[in-house]
Amino acid sequence: MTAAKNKNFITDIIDADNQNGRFDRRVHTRFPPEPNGYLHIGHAKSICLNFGIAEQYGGLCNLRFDDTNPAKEEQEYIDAIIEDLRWLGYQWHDRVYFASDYFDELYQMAVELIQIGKAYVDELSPDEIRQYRGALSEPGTDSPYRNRPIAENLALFEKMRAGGFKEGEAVLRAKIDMSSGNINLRDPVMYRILDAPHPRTGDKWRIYPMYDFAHGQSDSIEGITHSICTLEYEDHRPLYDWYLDNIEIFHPRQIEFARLNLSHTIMSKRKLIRLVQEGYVRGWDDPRMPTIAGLRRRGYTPEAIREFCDDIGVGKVKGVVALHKLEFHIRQDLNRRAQRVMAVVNPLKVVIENYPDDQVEHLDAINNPEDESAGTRKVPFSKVLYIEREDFMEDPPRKFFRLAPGREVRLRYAYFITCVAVIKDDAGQIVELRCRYDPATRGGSAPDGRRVKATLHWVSAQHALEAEARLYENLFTVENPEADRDKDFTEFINPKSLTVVDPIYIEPSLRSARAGDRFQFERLAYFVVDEDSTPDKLVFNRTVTLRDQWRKAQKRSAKRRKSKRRKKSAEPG
RNA sequence: AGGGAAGUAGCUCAAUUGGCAGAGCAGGUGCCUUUGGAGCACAAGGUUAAAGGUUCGAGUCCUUUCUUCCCUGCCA
Repeated sequence: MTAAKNKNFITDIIDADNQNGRFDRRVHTRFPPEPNGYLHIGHAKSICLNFGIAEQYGGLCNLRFDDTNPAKEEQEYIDAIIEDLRWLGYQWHDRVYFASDYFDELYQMAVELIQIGKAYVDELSPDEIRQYRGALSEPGTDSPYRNRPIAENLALFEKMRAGGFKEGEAVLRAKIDMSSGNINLRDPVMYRILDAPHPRTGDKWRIYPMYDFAHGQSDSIEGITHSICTLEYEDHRPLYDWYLDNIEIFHPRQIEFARLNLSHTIMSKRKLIRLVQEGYVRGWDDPRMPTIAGLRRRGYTPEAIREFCDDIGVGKVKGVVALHKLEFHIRQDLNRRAQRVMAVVNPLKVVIENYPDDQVEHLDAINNPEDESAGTRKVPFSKVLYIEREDFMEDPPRKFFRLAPGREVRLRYAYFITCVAVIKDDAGQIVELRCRYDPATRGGSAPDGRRVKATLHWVSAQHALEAEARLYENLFTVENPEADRDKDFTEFINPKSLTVVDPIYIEPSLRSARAGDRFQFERLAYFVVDEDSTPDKLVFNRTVTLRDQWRKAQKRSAKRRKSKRRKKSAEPG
């Protein structure tokens, strides 16, 4: 539901292609995940791009699993990827394909290249192949097997297919140029032998095409016009083109863009899988993970993710997007749609001394000030309440407007109260506040027009439900956990990335909440009901905190104090 | 000269293809507020990596230089 049409260097290229009729004004893209892990927010950028462009031009976008390496790929990932794509809101109808669908055709294409003398079976060992490849600034040398007769190559390739070689004993290579400055063109491997059962083709094949040999031809078979991939494939484009030109089939255009990097997290599938396998997180859908499944469980909405992808745009500059940006979009989305509710995470008992002991009032509360149609609900009020411990200070600094001894504040939707006494335990800990309320302020405003500077959220102690809250912070403490070459990224995992608070106290209207329901706990944060919830006890994941000017101001003044001190100590004398 | 690519505000991107360098986010200052949320207003932020050239006019075209990133898997 993205309103404005996105314009970027890729749409410029497509516009030009449409103008000169290169693809008969057709636009057909594809999203080609390898099923070797879960989709993450970086994939979301590619998904939004590919599906978005197809939508924008009235074209199509295929889903194609790039399943050419059975050693790493699993059905579990295929299922998870489909679920995540659906959840993001994209459709491909019946156009879900697998590179493995084309193994027969690919094999034929390879045979064709052998027949025109452009491919050969090499029996060098993997190690030897590496040595023969040369170095970045030095040409490689031809394999001794490079100039075998066509008939021999044909027979050997058939022998590879039939299982006459073991893994590593032979590969099929394209005969291009061992002295090319582009290493991808130094006789790249087209087929290798893999003794792993394939999730889809079972044990039909013992040889599998390499990415480069499979991808362009798969694009071609599907009639893809614009094959959009990430920057690291720029060097592969000449090879992409070479295969298509030499096999002489329909030739899509490969376009490369900069993948997403997000601060305070990692995007490498190899590293994400380590977080899961080594138990740093609870699974691929742990709410701290940058995976789509993790973000979903964290309470993110598909809309927010799509808005985020639109916002960051697409270019060829490698950069790092601040995590703040993602948070901005989920706040913006949830602000519009999340139901407001009151919950106390860190309780402080408040007794309203002049409130009748057994009285209960059901007060009207607005469900969403941003959306009148969300209506109102009733919230019970009684003599004994919980407020947030942080909302009281015995000796408040300037600009702390909340409750303090002798000060009057408003309880949201309820009454003005004034703190008359502070009760402490033997250790000096504040355990209870005694307050008095003004009955004339019912609903939250004073008939005499007097004002208070703060409004507090609260729950009635006898009516409150207990729940568990999982408070999340950044998974990593540093902007780029991969930057330090001497340290493993796991050393930068934030020890406070998950804090469990149990119990928290929530208003009784939440009794009917179900897994996936999103709420704003007023003045605190957005939360979503986790699937770990039971009928007896709800579990909430904190999606993102509300912006907090007070905390920001505190941080700012702390910083100022620090720099002032530094300045002072730097002065001589 | 190994090949490829990128440099515009703190960050992510624009700039009608040669015509007054803009937006969102972040940061700043106010206003408003029954969420210190949301909202509103204002200000600030730039030698367009650098130098030279073409031109009435250059972020855009040409030349040179600098910086950063990617590439030596039988991974994708």
